[in-house]
Amino acid sequence: MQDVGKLAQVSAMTVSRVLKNDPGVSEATRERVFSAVDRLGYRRNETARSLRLGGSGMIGLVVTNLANPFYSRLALGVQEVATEFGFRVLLGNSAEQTDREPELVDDLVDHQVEGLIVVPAGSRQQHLAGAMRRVPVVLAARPPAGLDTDCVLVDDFHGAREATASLLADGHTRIAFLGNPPALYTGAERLRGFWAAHEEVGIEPDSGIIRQGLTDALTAERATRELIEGSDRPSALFCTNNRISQGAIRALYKAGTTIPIAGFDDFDLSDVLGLPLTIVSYDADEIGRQAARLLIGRLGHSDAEPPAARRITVPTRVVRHGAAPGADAGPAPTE
Amino acid sequence: MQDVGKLAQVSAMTVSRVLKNDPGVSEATRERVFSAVDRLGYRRNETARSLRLGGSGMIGLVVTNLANPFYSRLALGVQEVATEFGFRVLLGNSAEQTDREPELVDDLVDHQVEGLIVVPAGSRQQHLAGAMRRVPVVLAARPPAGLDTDCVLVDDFHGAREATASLLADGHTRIAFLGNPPALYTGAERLRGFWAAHEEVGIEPDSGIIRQGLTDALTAERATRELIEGSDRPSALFCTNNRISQGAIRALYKAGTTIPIAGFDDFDLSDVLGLPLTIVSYDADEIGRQAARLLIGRLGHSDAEPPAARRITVPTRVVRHGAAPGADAGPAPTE
DNA sequence: CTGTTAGCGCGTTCAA
DNA sequence: TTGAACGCGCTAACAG
Repeated sequence: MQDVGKLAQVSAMTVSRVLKNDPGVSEATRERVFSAVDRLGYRRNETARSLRLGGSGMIGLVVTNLANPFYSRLALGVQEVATEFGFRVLLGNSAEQTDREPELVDDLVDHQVEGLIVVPAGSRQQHLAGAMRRVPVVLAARPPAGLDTDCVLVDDFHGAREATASLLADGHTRIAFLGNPPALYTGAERLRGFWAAHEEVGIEPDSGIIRQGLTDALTAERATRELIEGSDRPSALFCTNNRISQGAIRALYKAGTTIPIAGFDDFDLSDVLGLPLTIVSYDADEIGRQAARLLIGRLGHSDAEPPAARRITVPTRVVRHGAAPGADAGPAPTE
Repeated sequence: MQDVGKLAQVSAMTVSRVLKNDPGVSEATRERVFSAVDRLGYRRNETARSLRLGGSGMIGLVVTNLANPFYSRLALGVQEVATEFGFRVLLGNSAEQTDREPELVDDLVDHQVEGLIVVPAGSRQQHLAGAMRRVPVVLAARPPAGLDTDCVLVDDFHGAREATASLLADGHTRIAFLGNPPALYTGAERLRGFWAAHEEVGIEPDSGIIRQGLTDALTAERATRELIEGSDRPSALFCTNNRISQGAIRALYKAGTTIPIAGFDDFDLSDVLGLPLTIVSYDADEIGRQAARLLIGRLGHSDAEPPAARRITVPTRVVRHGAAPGADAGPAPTE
């Protein structure tokens, strides 16, 4: 700024004013400054600026695995709203290592993000308490546990219940459950929905065909194979997330067999697999967008009356795909 | 830091030293400082720190669409290496709006990222020249056009050639080409590979079944439908990216027909579609990792001898999936 | 071993 | 309408 000022024959202060569109500058000097600015290719240092002004203009986003479409869509939604409000997104990926999340969070806060959106990896959230004393924190896809903060959730319970009910309505009475670890909120909620749907029709789920603790497509594939090779084979499957659905589909494919599947999370080409597939779909972008809005909404009222913790639930939608390719226009009957 | 110092009965300077692990501090004061630090919950301001030290510890990543797995895996790879070297990633998503890319780039640089990894959206790259005068820039998946800078490319040509050759070897002589706009590097290269494979077997591709300018799954689906409904229907398809492949697959599915497809980019469940599918696969994470390594490699030698622009090519691998489900254990032969 | 001075790049405040 | 002094939070360089 000194240099620009020298070239424009003014002080650095005046340069600052011009760049800030401060009204109190004569048109003449204003133009001299601008021409000096682009002759020198000068650009203001936003970091130094935010040191002075307070407010880095950045929000932090912490996810476990950007390779999972759920998280990348979430990131997209966050990014979208952040941009709209003039914020930038500093990205943290814990790469599935739960123990790295705390340092990631601290690191982002140390870099002066003004707020944080986190999808907590494990069930413990105590590491977020420290961050919350410094900046607002919004949880995505998991509710706060012992924390007083905003969150955006998927309607896990109802989605699972509706999809399960749909299988039950088709006459299935032996539906296997393939789920992620019950310590995770989504795992527990989706099992609860699965169970509730059964109760509503007066059926007790057979706990012998409930598998929890599946972590990826591979473990899901193995579990599925065991189930369908077993003596009392289930007549349908319920999967709690996209990776598990995919593992199950792969197992069935390799076994050269087909049974109806209901599963959480939509994925590409789910409609053209030619399988009897019931998908619990929801808008992952929207979770990110809502989380970003909640967060940015908190950034204004820093020390004023902090509104009570809010909770937004994003709805789910159940989509059924048939077993057979249709004719040229519209779905066709199966042979 | 003043406050911590006061509580520990030392100057701010000494606090700074302790936190930096400066050896010249007595054990006694060191402990006093530490205990003051955590009584106050003090955390160093990394932004102010980098203002003083130079080097923000951030690198910028600019992509067009985080919803595309290609970009999110790329981001994952960048993130991985960045973390390894102690950098954070500031994310820019241009949301398909080519004209927003320049401001995005400038904005990241203004926020003092130390370097930039960009997947240029359009064919013009002039907006990167300004950024390059301030920080190193590495291009991903597109070569520099009129710029002297590092890049990491996919082996588009050979991948396309090999996949096409594979179809030709199966006896196909009328292979349709479904491609993105030829102004994009990948589009042009992949067409070139497609063409080269034909020349090698002495066949001239029929330009009547070459469609370029497809931008998403929907346009690809339409183009495919026209082709298969036409009088001289192709006997196989070559698709230049995942969205186009998916559009083509959907068109075939809806038409209740099947012809072999070869396509760039792998996608989930490509192996269990039960279609004759030839996939040109490559490691998108690796592109991100290599780009990050190139970039970080440049960050040291700021004003020293800038090494000549490097170009890394990530190999492709052609995988064929059969048309039929296998038997229980292991893959089964296709008919 | 510890404290003081100065300044990273900018903007607020006050004076001219 | 413009400039000088001061400070945001931190640390290198130099005292002591």
